[in-house]
Amino acid sequence: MKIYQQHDWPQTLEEAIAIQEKLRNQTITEDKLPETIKYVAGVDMGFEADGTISHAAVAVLSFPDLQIVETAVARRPTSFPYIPGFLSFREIPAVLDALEKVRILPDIILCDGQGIAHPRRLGIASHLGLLIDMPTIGVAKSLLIGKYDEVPETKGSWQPLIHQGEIIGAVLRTRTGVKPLYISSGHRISLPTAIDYVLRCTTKYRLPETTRIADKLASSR
DNA sequence: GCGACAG
DNA sequence: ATCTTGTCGC
Repeated sequence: MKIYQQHDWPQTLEEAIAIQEKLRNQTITEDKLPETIKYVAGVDMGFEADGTISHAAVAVLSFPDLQIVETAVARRPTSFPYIPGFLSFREIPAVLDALEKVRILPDIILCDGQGIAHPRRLGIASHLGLLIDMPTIGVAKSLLIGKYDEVPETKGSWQPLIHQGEIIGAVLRTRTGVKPLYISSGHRISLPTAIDYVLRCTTKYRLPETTRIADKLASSR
């Protein structure tokens, strides 16, 4: 997979903020996807040795039948600490390593974490999407920023996620009676379309199959 | 200044 | 993220 943009990885928070501020206006939150979606991918991370070693895993599934067609993993020293709001600097380097190994190019990538539902509108899904110029969706298991009204218990219902008067994402119930997920546009996809694909990638569990499979790959060494 | 805080 | 078994509830 080709990397369209690359920048130096920051050593300080000030540098990281500068990168986020520079990229925040480049994300596209409109649908700019292939005509037909044939493959979807999930990306997830795992760590070992006190977090000093990062594992990134990519699972490419056929769509809409969700069968595994390719997987890839990468392992490298962790080079940035976990700081809320700066997750991408910690995780993207290993993710790019794993993506470089993939031969079957997915049409959409579902990322673990936020897309534009971020203080500077550049969560990991948006940041990754920009670097590789591919459609990405942010699928987070917990809230980073924003407020929302209670979401009905049934699968498929959702409420807008609001921050500073803007709709930055959706709080989506992917399974009846289970905690919702926080969905946002990453890059080259609209919120309604993102919600649609997350639901179409979800079968009987809370998490989409893409991230469930990438999750297993990343945590099993 | 006081909390909140993706993985 | 990760350390970790059984247990409560539909």
